[in-house]
Amino acid sequence: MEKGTITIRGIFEDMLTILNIFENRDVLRSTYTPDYLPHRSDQVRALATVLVSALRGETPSNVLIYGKTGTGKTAVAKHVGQELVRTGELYGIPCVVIYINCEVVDTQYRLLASLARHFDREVPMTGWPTDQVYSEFKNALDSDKRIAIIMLDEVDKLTYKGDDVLYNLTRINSDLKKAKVSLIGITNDLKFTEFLDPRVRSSLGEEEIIFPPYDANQLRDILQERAKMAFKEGVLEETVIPLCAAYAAQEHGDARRALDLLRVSGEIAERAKSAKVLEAHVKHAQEKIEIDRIVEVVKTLPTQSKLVLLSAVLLCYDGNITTGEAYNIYKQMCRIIGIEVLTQRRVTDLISELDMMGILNATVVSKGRYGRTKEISLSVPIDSTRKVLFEDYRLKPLEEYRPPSQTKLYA
DNA sequence: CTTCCACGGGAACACTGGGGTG
DNA sequence: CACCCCAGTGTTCCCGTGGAAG
Repeated sequence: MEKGTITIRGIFEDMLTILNIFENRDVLRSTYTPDYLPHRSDQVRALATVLVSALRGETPSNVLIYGKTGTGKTAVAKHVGQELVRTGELYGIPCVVIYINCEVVDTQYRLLASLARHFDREVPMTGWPTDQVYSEFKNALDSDKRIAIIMLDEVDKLTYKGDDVLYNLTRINSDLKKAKVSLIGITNDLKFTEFLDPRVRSSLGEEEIIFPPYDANQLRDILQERAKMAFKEGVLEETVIPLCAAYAAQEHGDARRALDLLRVSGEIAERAKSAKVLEAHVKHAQEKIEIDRIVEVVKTLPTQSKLVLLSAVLLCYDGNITTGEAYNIYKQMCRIIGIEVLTQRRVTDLISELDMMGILNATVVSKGRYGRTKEISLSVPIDSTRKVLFEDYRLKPLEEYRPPSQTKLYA
């Protein structure tokens, strides 16, 4: 098509005739839970072995599940949970499985509130004292004889501020007359227990199940399995799946990543009106996913963090950045656009947060006589980051701003 | 050995959005 | 209605500390 000209007539027909290479793309999304989990039978069996005591009327041990992201922890836990409830109904043994993602429900109050709500108790979003919510939940739970399995996904997100809830939950059984509770903690932080109250640690970790990362071959099996459902017959070039598997295996064997990669590759192929998904599309997809991730993260940053990041971006042209320099630039920019200036203490925290998100790298170095500082370097493409930052209307006025050129102390 | 700068832990505070009670 | 209580979040304030250049 000629540049700049577009025929409106027939545009939809044109689009509809694009070869649809997907059969059902939803099976490649992370929200989809498959019925069959390849290479996880050991973990399924281990978990089932612990939980089976529920069906014998005993309280199962608490379980702690470890494994990096995308190793199937959540899928296995949910599956075994469903199966337990189903079998329980069959035998007339009431089992309840409550799944809670602690990344969303990340405070004591909210956790207890959602537990209570699970038993149809009305608990306001905020306002009550925590122990009131606790007893509300306890009473609701104890109103019948049953075994409740509470699955706490990403428990590590919960614990960094007060593990009181965990402590209370591990001891709740002594307060209960009819019901019994057992906990399943799921975490991708292998060092998670180190920060835990020792009493909680021993109780929560009665049983431990480890999910090792998938290797490239296993990822290939998983992809093959899903690709059968997701794509039309024969639209994948043979090397596509092995390539996706290989890329994802590099990223600590993340199956979610592998599936995303395959899906995006397909979407790119589709848009390119290709009849087949080719190797080149996968490479394309790999880049796109990374860029999208960064853009998304940067875009949703709070203004203050954006400003801190911007000062790093502006400074990074001349090599190493120290906190002091960055903070000066940051201060000036705050004044220009008229927003409140935060203290340096706070800004170092923001920098650490950015570091944790993988947007920049900050390492503490001691410069001897010249004190101690954090050396910052960007770990994302500079120009695209800049562009994304300036999309924020509050930062717009700074587009023309140039930091005063630093006269180098060391020349 | 001193000296320097910022790191980073912890307490304290302000503020928000909600509750219950008189 | 006014008033005080509560959890949660973001921030400031205070301060002890690391560690190599000088």
